Amino acid sequence: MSKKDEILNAAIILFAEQGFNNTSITEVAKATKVSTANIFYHFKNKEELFLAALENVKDGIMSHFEEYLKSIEFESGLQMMEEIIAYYLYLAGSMQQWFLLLHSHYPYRLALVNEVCRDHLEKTYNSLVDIFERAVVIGKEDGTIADVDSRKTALVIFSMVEGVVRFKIYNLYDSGVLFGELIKCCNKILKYKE
Amino acid sequence: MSKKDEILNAAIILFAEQGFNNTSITEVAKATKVSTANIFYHFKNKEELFLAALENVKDGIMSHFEEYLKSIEFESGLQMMEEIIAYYLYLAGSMQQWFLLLHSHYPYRLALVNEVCRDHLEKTYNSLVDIFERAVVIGKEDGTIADVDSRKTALVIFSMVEGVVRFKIYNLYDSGVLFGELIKCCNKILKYKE
DNA sequence: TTCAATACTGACTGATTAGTCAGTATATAA
DNA sequence: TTATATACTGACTAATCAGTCAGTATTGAA
Repeated sequence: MSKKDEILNAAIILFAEQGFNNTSITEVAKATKVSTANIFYHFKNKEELFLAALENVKDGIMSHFEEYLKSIEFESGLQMMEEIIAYYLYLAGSMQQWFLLLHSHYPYRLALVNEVCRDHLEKTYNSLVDIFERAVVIGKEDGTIADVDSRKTALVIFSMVEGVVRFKIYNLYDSGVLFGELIKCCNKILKYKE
Repeated sequence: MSKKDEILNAAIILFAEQGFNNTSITEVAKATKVSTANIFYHFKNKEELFLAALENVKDGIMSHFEEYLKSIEFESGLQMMEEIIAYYLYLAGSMQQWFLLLHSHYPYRLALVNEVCRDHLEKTYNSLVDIFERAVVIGKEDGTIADVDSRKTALVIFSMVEGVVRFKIYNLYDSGVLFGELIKCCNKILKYKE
C-alpha cells in the first residue's frame, strides 16, 4: 500500500472516531509515521484530505455492495430485501469507521458550501436507496411484495435501517436485539397495501 | 433571562450548528456579549458547558412532550402513535438545534467516559421510547393495534422516526415527502401480527 | 552515470485555543 | 453606610493548530 493510501486510511479512522475538528494533522502524521509536511504534499489541505476520505468510504461501500449483489442469487424480492438489510447491518458492524464518518455532522455542513462533498454524499445515499428500491420492484413483479410506492417505501425502509445503524454505532441500543424486529416490521410494510 | 441562561442558549445553538470542537469559547462569549472569563465563572470548563447544554436539551424535549401529551385526548392507541410521530417531527423542525445536538457524535463519545453525559442521553431516549411504547400498549388494549411486542415495536418505530429526523436535519431528504409514507408504514407495522 | 521527477523532512510561523488570575463593578442585606 | 457575596472583565499564558518552505532523499529511465 502506498504511503498516500496509508495516510488516507488513518485519516478515515481518526476522522470517524474523533471527528474532523478534533483530529489534527499531527495525529494523522504520527499514525502513519510521516511528517506533517508530507501530508500536505499528498493533499492540498485538511479539507481535501477529508474529501478524499469521504470518497474512499463511498467507493468502499459501493464496491462491497456490488460484489455482494453479484455473489448471491435471490429467491424473491422480499427475500432480497431481507438479505440487503442483513448485509447493510453486517457492513455497518465490520466497517464501523465508514458509517461513523457518514453519520458525523461535518460532511453535511461542508456539503452546503462544497459541491464535491455534496456529490459524494448524494451518490452514496442514492446508490443505496436504489438497491433497496430494486428489491421492492423485483418483489412487486414476483408477487412477494404488495403494490406499494417503490421509491417511497424503499426510502422509509432505508431510513429505518439507518436509524438502527445509528443506534448501533453510537452504542445506544444493540442492533442484534433490534434486527429480528426490524425484519418483521419490514415484512409487514412490504406484504400489505395498507 | 439571566446571563447564565443566555450563555447556555447560545452554546446550544453554536454546539449544534458547528459541533463541540469547532465552537470556541470566544464565539460563545461574542454571541452573548460577555467576556470569555465570565463563561468560565459560570461553567467550570468547556465540557461542563456542553453537559449543561445537553441537559437543557433533554429537559426541553421532555417538558415539551409532557405538555403536549397533557393537552390532547387520544381516540385510540393507533391514533396516539400517529400524533406522537407528527409531534416529534414537528419538534425536530421547530427546535432543530436540540436534535442536531442529540445527533452529533460528540456526546456519544463523551458518554463512554462521562457518567453524567451517559445519563442525559439514556434518560432522553428512554423517556421518548417510553412514550412510543405507551401508545402501543394502549392500542393493544383498545384493539387498534395487533398483539405485537410493545417495547421492541416501539423501538423500531422510534428508530424509523429518528432516521427520518436525521435525513431532515442533515438536508438529505425532505421529511415532508417522507411523512405520509412513514405513517402508512407505521400503520402496517401496528395493525398486523405478521 | 546522469538527470529529473517524485517523495519526503525539519524547522518554522502566525493564528487560535482553553483556561487563569488579579482586580473591578454591582447588588443586597444588616 | 458598610460589609460581603456575586457577577464580571482585561490582560495574560502555554499549548496546539494548519499550513509553508527551503532543502534533502529516493526512484527510475535514458
